[in-house]
Amino acid sequence: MESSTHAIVESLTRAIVEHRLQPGTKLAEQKLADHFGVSRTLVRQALFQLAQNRLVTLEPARGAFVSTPSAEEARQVFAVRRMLESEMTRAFVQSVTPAQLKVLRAHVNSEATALKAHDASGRTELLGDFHVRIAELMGNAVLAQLLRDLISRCALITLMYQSASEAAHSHEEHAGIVAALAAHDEHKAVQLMLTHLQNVEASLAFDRERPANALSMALSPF
Amino acid sequence: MESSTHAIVESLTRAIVEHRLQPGTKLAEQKLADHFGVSRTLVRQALFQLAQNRLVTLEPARGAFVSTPSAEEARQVFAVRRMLESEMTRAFVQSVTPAQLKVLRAHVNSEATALKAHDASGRTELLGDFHVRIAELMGNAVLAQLLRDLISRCALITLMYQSASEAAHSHEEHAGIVAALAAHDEHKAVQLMLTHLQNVEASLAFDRERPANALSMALSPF
DNA sequence: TGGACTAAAAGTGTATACACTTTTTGCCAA
DNA sequence: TTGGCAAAAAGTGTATACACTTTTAGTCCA
Repeated sequence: MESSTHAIVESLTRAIVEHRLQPGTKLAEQKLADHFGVSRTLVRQALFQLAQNRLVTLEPARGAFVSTPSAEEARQVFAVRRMLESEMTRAFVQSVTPAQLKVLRAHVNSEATALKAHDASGRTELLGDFHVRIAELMGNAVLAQLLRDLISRCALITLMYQSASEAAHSHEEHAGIVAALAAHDEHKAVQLMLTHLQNVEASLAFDRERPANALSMALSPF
Repeated sequence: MESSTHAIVESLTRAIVEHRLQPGTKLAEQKLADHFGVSRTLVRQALFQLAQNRLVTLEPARGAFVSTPSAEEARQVFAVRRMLESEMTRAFVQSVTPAQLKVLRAHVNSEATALKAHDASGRTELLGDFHVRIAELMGNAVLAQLLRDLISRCALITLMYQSASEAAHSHEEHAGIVAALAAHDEHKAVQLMLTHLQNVEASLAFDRERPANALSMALSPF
């Protein structure tokens, strides 16, 4: 499509995933239009697209709100990820090349850097990208896009409630998965991926409180 | 969202999946707007949504066209389906109840009816729905929606090139899967699901020619 | 005939207008 | 003070207007 809408989608996606916009926040069309310097038309397109990614929920005649996914939905998303990613790992370990391992090791290193820098939003994104990276390395764009959607979808849950120590834990598990892949140990790689996803899901705490945040404040750095 | 847009999406989806609108067909906004008796605004929303389902492709400043997915994309979609559905079957066989088996048997029966009636579009839809039905019975709405998208996405390929005899074959394989589920035979159920998906993929022929079709003709029964 | 240039037609992309719905505000009465 | 009603304000949903791009049609010239 045209780039204006896409830029708005990107900006809002980042703001939502990085929790500058809290779940439940009203996204008024005119305010967003003023902020981005465009008409409501483009904002509506962007909100419509975000609604299909489940990052935003549209309520008829009431407007758009940052989604507040339920614990049940999170459970379902993780169930799907376990199905998909265990088999993805199984297929990948059969065909993995040294060059691909190099890419993954580099990624895990950049995770470490973000962790050391206490860069919450960066680490959040990188930890999710690890899984997408594998799909990309398999040359399956459909799979990669699917994982991207699933991960950004549970980012509203996962990353909101994931502490720094839990993030470090995830990072170590990623390293372990890469090691098992390098050893071509199918069983171990699949098992580590499964327990990793279970750990991430188990570490979620759905009952925390979060302060509200003004719309212009949340978007202002962009 | 509001129902007008949804109705347009539904109508176009059916027309595309049932091949009343051939891949590559231009979907001019004003013509669609006239046909549905609405403004271009709603048509654009619908096309935008269809583009995210990959049923329609948007080319900047040139308009919307019915997608013509590549053989490579089909291969990737089927790879994802095999990953997802083998594990779905594995999980389902553990917990399947007599009531759920009854639902699946009823579904397989309705497939038989559609096959006997030589109802191409009906059988097409039912054969895809079998897989969605399992996801729904598992109580995982996320999984069900994902499968729905994947299946409607390869409908452009699968169903376009699937003959009546191949459809009958699929139907028999569905019956076999249900039997293995009823026997709680995990290995067999998973294996049958995998070979079923491989058979469907293998039966595709990507090199046939199709006649063009007028827009108003394709949509007129709606 | 055929190729290229040009003008008209058609079509898309974005902004704006307006009807209708929801939310807020203010006021009055209990 | 509080509850509720009414008017005003704000906001969404759809249609329309207009600028700009692509496509088409036509014309001229080789």
